[in-house]
Amino acid sequence: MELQEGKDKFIQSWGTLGSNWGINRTMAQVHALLLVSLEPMSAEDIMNDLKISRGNANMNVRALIDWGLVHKELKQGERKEFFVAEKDMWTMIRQVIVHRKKKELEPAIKILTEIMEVQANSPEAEEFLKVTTELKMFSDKADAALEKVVRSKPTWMLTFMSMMKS
Amino acid sequence: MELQEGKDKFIQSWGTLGSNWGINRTMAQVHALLLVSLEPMSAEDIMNDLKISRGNANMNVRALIDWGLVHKELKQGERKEFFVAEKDMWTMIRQVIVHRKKKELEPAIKILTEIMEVQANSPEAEEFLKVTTELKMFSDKADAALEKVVRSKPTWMLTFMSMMKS
DNA sequence: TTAAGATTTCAAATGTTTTTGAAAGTATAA
DNA sequence: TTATACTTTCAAAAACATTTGAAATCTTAA
Repeated sequence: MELQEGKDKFIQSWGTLGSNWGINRTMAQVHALLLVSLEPMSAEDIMNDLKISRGNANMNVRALIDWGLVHKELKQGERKEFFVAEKDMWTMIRQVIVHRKKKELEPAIKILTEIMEVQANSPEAEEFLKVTTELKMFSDKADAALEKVVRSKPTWMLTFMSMMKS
Repeated sequence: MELQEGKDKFIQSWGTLGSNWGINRTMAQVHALLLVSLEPMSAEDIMNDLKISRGNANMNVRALIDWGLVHKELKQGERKEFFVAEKDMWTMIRQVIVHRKKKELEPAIKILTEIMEVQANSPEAEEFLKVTTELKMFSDKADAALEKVVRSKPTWMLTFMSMMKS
């Protein structure tokens, strides 16, 4: 496979995968583009490569910066801003986990905590509390596990996997 | 908090959370409704409770059955079908993991495998391969870890957590 | 069979999210 | 300061996803 073909495929596919990940298609494509680019890219470059509008490019680059997946970079004597993707995969994956945890897990835990205020004064209420309590327990465990993963060093993942083998 | 208030809050919130989870709002609400219902419910019941159309109810119940989160149940002498949610939380969570893994992780691994065919015949190609190889490695590890979780017994989660503490 | 009860389908309507591009805003060089 | 290069905003348009409800289909009892 040619390099250019591989890059294009990566960018396109990452966009499609992005939507399955609850991430805007274009945001994922911009990310992929920056990931495989050796040089920092300007908004202009991104617009041209992906054939998207200025507003769209700007929006998604800012979202990526917000996620901590992309950084601004200034070039000597150049007035425009250039963008670079975080290339360390462990850092990148960690940022994604933090964001998804915040968006998907934490609000669920908050709601479950609230509704567990229901009084267990009937068999029906007990059944309801059983469901919510169990859900809460699993959510808390998942939250703690992800927190641990996020706080860990890059090499920890390997240690972790050998533990899982048992 | 009153039981009914708690139930309503659960159903509404589960719907909202569902969208953050890439799950259709109504599908999540139907699931929540069945989770907190003591009795099996008919399509009619679901329509009335959630104030949704017949077609919508039917579609989402079928999607839930497809995910393995809901089962059909027949009642003696009744012609209509009734539906019941899987109440065992471990089984439920396992089904969700299986589905999301299939939708989010496996396609990514497939694409990464394909584009790693690129020949490492230039510094640029090498950089590209470095990114994709690392991504693939992490994806494989995540896949293996989830597979392990899914195959494990309910109690395993607890063992798992104590391992994580270290 | 047939009729009634129940489920499924699907085209059109509605609702939501993303994208565009022109206008407004900002920063820098001269 | 002023002109210019660049970035950001945002309302309208386009694309995409969900919901409706009536018609088609399936199923069962008689």
